[in-house]
Amino acid sequence: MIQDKLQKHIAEALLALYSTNVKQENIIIQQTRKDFEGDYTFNVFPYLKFAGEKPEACAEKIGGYLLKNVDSVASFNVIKGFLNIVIADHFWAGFLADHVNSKNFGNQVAGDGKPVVIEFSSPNTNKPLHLGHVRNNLLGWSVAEILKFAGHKVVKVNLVNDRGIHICKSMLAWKKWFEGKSPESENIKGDKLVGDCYVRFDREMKKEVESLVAAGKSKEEAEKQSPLISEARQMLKDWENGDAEVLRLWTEMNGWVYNGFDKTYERMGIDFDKIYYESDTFLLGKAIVEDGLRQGILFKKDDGSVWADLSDEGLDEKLLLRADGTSVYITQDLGTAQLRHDDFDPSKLLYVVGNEQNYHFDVLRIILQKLGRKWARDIFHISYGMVELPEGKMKSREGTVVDADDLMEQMHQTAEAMARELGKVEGLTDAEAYDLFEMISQGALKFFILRVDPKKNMLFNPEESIDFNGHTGPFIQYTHARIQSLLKKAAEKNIEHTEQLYKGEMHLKEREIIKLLYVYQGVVADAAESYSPALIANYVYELAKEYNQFYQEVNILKEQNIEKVRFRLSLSRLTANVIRSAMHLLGISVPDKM
RNA sequence: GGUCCAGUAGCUCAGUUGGAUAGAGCAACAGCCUUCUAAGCUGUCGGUCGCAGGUUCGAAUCCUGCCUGGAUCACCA
Repeated sequence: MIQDKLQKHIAEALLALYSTNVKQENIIIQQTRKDFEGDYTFNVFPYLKFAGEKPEACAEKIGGYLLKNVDSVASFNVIKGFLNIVIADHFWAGFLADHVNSKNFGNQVAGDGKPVVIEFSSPNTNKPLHLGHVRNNLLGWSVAEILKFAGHKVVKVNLVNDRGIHICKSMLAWKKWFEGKSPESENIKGDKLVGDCYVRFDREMKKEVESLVAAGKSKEEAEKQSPLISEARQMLKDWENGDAEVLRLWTEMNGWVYNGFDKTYERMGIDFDKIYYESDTFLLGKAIVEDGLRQGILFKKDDGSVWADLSDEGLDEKLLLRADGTSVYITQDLGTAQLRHDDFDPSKLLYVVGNEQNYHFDVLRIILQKLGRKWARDIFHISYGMVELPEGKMKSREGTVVDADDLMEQMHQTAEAMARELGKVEGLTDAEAYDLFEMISQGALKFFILRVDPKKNMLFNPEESIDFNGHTGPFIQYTHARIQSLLKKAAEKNIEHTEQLYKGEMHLKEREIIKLLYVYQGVVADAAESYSPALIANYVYELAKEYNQFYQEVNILKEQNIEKVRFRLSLSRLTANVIRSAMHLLGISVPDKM
């Protein structure tokens, strides 16, 4: 990279001019602000004590040194202590020429060959996917793609929470109020039907509790004594004891849910390499805990329950096994982490899970470390914020959730209405038109979600539907379509892009665009390191915006100088490639026409 | 109460390891289609970067205190 080169020579300059030894990597090079002339800026303020000179003089000297010794430096200017360095046009033109035809520009090889295992989605089988899950799924998918692009092997896993009291509630409700009904008979998605059962259970239970409270019980008592809850608990016991009838219903209802989830995943473009089921793994952690107990790392209380003492780490004591010997959530996670380690020998274990579980993952890592699992340090929790509605957090029980399928369908319809109004469907078959609406609505949704910093909470207002203009996915898709159309037109006129080095003068915007293309690889690397698709999203938006401004300002094909036209076609082509590549990392496809 | 995270334009969000005059989009207003796609472009309007101190050549960014919002501290998952 050119920045490294500048760092190296500035370090040399400091040594030559002021006998000051500064490590190359400590030299700070920043992008020059747009309002000043130059590409990169070096700030001399930190070095003035060594130089013993005024900032301007010091910057002038270093600038002079660079101009003499680095051939890609064309000129420089000094404003106060800021040394603005202008990189020669031929450097940027050379970069462009080198990469116009490279496939997968920016792809890297990294890592030690061991896979990165990333868990995401991990739904419960008692309700359909909502907007919160959408954020999880898109994040997980995108981070996986970014890691692949950055050169890692990646295994995407999903741990389905398919057992427990919640699914028993749905099953019980089905038996009581939905008997005989199926997704086919009701003509709805299976996950929706099961979700309806769950909601019904909750409603009926509330009624019971209310009448118990009216009869003079406290709310806590009422909730514990509700006959419905007791029945559900009994059902869970029956499930654990392998009751054939309960297992049959459980299998059937989960099957409905999986069919429904599959459709949602497919529409979102999400898939997994391996699916774990909690019903297979929920007993796994017990052996690890019992082993820790034997080694004296864990301890047993008088009632027989098993605990980890985390007070050394500033945390509390944590329960690992109940007095009756059954396991809790964290026990299972201990087990699944071990399983994943045994299955894949990963270099990293990533978990895409909401930030309400930050504490849980701290505890998980610490306990595994206490138990002597060295690989516990490779566990990383990709923590993301909630999607909030204007009135606050989404609550399934209060019906304030934004259903994933409904949202996607609604956006599809908006995209269709808009496209028709703009006359974008001319000459398209129905199937092509459908695909276009789908691409655009998915692009809008995905970009909307992925462009915000994962760790922050974000707001979704259902009243104001997600935009298709401005800082959006469709804007970037549109830019790509524009370029494709331009390239096609050029080909019709027999004008091709070129790998030849362009020697003519460059437009200011052209330099800006090439500079953006130049840093693409670095952006992906940063995104891979911080697990943040938002970096990619905001980068590709900036690129598209810059290109659009250029496009509007300059008529590329009408230009008289044919070399300049070729150069601009190269620029357009590489821009389109990078847009396509970056959008792919976000799980967004780009149409050639829209 | 303890711990963690967040607070930037009316709204939704960017803001690189501390750097120059804090940026986009939406909304509002005014322009631009006989020219490669107007889902676009140009311009106007919009800021006490939660508040108060501190660190330094320089702070939205780092430190301390406070305010506000959220999460969490379950024998729920």
